[in-house]
Amino acid sequence: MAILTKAPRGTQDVLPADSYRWQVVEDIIRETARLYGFKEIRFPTFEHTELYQRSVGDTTDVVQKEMYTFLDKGDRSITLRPEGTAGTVRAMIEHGLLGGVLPVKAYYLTSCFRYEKPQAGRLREFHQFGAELFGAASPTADAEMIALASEIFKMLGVTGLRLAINSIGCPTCRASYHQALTEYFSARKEELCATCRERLATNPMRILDCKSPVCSGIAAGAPVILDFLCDECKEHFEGVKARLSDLEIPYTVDPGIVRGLDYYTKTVFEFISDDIGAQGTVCGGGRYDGLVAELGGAPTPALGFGMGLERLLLLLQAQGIELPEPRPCELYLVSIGEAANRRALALTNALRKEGFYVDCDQMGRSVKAQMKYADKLGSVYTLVLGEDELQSGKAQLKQMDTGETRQVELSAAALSEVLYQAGTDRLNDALADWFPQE
RNA sequence: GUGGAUAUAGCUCAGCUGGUUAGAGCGCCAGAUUGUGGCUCUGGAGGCCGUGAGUUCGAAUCUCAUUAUCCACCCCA
Repeated sequence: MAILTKAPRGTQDVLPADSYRWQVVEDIIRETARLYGFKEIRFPTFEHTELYQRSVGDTTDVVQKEMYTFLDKGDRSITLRPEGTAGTVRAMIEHGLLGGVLPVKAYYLTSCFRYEKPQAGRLREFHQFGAELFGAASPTADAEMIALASEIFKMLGVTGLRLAINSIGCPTCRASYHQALTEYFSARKEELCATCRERLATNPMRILDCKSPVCSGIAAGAPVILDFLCDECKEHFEGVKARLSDLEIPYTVDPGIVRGLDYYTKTVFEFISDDIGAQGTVCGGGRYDGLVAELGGAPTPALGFGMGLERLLLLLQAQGIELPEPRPCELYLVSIGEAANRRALALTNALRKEGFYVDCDQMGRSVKAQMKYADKLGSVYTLVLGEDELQSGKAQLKQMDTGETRQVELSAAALSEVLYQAGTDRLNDALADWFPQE
């Protein structure tokens, strides 16, 4: 297919017939975030490259090989956001929000860009819901973030997710852990794979993530970070676990959860699914107490998570979760001839102003074809407008599911009354489904 | 960046070991007595067989390259 009519690799179109699925998910996310006290923040699609180098980390894969970086016409190095935390933190500092009322809770629903090889659940442009909380050092904040993610999954009806948590400590305790790890792996250096031998010098914690059988075998016996936590970090982690139990959120402690972004400290967590292929992490995040200071702000404890919307949608589909479709057309006005078509358009317009989804013919089609089209729209009612109706001022209103017709007066007021009544009837039906016991 | 599979109509796919004008189902459009949808029937539109080379009298079919898609590694959401 010609390049002109082919979307770039790793991108996806959301077509009109499917966009409601995104909208429903986004609505649920926004409403849940609101209940947890989060307000939306919007920040630029691109930032100075240095921001991501400093926050995400120079040595990470994301920065080293996955960023969309380019020079703009003013010779500035610009990068399309690979994630949302950096931009959020930058905005917090730039606008002095962290010097005001704390905590600050912010969320975003945005696109992110990473130059990766696409596969199931992994795209070059993907969308994230992210939530960030600034100013709170207590484990209550950690538990609240996890609860927010957990609640969204619950609201959507998603099941079978595993919540894995870990603590990777603060700089103090991580230093002693690094030393222990280095000693452990150095002793068996010759057995490690080539990349892991390099990791030994740069970031030995990454070896724990290696999937090669040999390395993971060796890693299985490696020292565990949890054993090296300082008193403060240990206490914090215990506090998080206790609060998760209070909230009845099941979790497993997984020392293998390390996260590939450099800014994390203390608590890290992932929600993982087995239903959507190899890229099973639907949500991942953690605490980043050092990041605000690293970027030049006053030292501020903070934490957050990102949730992959494509993966979430994939998960909903895999689990057969039906999302409510948008309400169909209420009334389709079929018309015969120009005079009737003009009257139909005027009536359509008047009824739309009353808040009803009404449509009429714009294709100059036959009555039969117009009826077929109304059927495809799922229109609740149709009404045929011809010379007879124009003269008599009365018409037959057809209810499409039963095929019944009844005579109505041909006026916006009369039709509006009918549609209003039908609408409230259907609303009551829907509520009856929702609360079957009443 | 590495590996495996695949590439034929808007969608899902046939097309056997190379042989004339490339097929089905679904979808789309139009008809089946004058102004009424769903079911059925009939007809129609729509494909440079991903792209470029090569082998051959002849290629959707065989070979090579290239691009894309899907999946896995890696990494992450």
